[in-house]
Amino acid sequence: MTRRKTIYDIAELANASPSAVSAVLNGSWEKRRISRKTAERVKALAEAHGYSRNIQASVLRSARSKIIGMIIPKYDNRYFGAIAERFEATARNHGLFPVITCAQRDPELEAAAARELVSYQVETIIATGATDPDGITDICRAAGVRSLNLDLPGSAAPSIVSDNRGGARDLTLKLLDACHGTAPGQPLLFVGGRATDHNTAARIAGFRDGHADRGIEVPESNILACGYAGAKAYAALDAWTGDLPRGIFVNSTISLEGVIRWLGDRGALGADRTLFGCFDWDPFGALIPGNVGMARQDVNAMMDEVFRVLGSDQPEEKVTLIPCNITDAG
Amino acid sequence: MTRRKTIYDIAELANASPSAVSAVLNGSWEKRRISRKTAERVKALAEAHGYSRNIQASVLRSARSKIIGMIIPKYDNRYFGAIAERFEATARNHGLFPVITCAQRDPELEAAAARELVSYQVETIIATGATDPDGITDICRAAGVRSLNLDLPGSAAPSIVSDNRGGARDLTLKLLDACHGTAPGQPLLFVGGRATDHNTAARIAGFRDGHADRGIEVPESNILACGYAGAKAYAALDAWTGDLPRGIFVNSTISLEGVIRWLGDRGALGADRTLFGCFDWDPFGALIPGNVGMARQDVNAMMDEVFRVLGSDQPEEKVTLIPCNITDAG
DNA sequence: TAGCCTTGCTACATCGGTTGAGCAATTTTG
DNA sequence: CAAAATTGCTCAACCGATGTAGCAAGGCTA
Repeated sequence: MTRRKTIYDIAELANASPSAVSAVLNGSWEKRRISRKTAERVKALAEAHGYSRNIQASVLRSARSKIIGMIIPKYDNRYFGAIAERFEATARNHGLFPVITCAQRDPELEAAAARELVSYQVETIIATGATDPDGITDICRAAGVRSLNLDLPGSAAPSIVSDNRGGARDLTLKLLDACHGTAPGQPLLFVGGRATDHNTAARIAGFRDGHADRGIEVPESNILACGYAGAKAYAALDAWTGDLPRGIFVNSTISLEGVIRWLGDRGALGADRTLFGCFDWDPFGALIPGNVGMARQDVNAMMDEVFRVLGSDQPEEKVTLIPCNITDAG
Repeated sequence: MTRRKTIYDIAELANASPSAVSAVLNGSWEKRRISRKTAERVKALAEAHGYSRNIQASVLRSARSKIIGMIIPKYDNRYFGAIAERFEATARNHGLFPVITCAQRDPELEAAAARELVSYQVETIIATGATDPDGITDICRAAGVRSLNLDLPGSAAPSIVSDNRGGARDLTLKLLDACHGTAPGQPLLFVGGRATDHNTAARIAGFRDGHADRGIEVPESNILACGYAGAKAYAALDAWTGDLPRGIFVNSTISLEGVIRWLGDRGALGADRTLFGCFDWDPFGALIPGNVGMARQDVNAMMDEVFRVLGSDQPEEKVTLIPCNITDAG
């Protein structure tokens, strides 16, 4: 294996100086008054010899890395998958190099990931669904790195978050209306999440809003904020002492797995049995009988907003809400 | 914003030389005979002043980047999500810095991604599900970067691939046995994928193997390799002129979406109607009525094998098959 | 024909760590 | 007690690209 070609190698081949080669290959040659003839010669040689710029060296010198990092909890659902994919594409469109790292919802891993990204000279970190967004912001601030929260808000950096409350209200209304024929005036069951989580709290508020809109009282016991895991949702439903409700509002796709399993085990799965809606979208979740609709977060709009805020000169540390789309069943 | 702290700053604070600081902070201080006392003093100061190593500088000098890149097609299903997540975790366990980039199944983007990773001085590239694995290998080879194919084999680098044929055979047998009661001796329908794709071809072979095991003839017309998209599967089933089969072997979760939709539209969804199995696992796909099982690719085993091959001295350019797990319904 | 401008380059310091060579002070050995 | 070995550091070159300062050659002006 021969050594990698550098600008010095190309300079020698082209009978030019390394500075000239550098200027040609980074596009600043016209500004630096290198003749078109020389530029063409250098480019051709670089191409022919498979030259590839050493970005580490370039970044070291120029102090502009153009690397943008994202910390994400998991890749195990469509929402985060879509965020990762859209983030990459949008970052590239902005001439940046995206690096995504997965922190498993663990605040220690989040901090470690942030520090690691800082070491790699990222210019910006997007903390997505972070357990401790302000901790990440602190690390960034100490290193002079911009930061921004996505999906879950923090208090120390601009935050871009779905309108969980509004989306939950819309989904609640849709579900209440679907249940109206068979169970008029009956409140829905809310399943999944932790009531102390920002997003769950907002969705519970929206859930209540929707019921209020229809003049339906929601007993506290109808809110089963039992955690996210499918097994926890299953257990919470098992422990539920009331009648099997006609409609269930599920707080996340991960909880939905447990809900479906539970309904299936009781033979209650089907459009004529228990209806459900779910916050977050999944293509198969949408196809399960009894599904009335899903609150699909608008990832494209969120990401556009992220880059709009990054482009603005002095972003405020405020929370921007992005409306959700309510999908139809099937 | 103050400038970032460097080893020179810490050296001044600690009354030591930059070399000593460097040695302390990169762990080579014992080898370089720096006293424990000095080491401790330097570490404390670095910690106190929020020092963070500039990896670009470090890599530039030492020529070992410890960066490992992965090119992946999409993040839109559980399989690739699991691969991304497991890859990150395993790479970190090996002391490497993982960078994943998504190439949208586009050979041009794949090549661009490979070149970009090379510029970032990656030491290795894992080409996952690549449209043109050998193209990526060529780019890597020219730059002295190791490469390895995952999920789809190439001819120029070691490849680690699921045992698609064996998994398809096992799933076929499971599905045939489940259908045996109501439709004995009847062949299944195969839906989705492109017959020219390596993995689809292997799965069709396994599909035929399973039928042969049970002594069932498979007419060519039962193989609907119509493309992956849900809509294509839907259209292919619409164009199917035979009787509605009792069992369908679906080639991927993306095709499954169309199959479920089609069955639903015909009221054929349910354990007493058309049964199906699917290559690739999805938690909701598994919960859809009529699901008999899924061929779940063993991502952990694949990733272990990837790093085992990377650890071995001279990996051969051969294909390693990793068995799949057949999951139960629900 | 001297003085100035423009063109088209090159020289060199620099970014922040890393590392081989080397040196002074102390300790051990013969 | 001198020579050798060990300890605990420092010096300086280097990795590859960048960009400021500057220089030689030629053209243009006064």
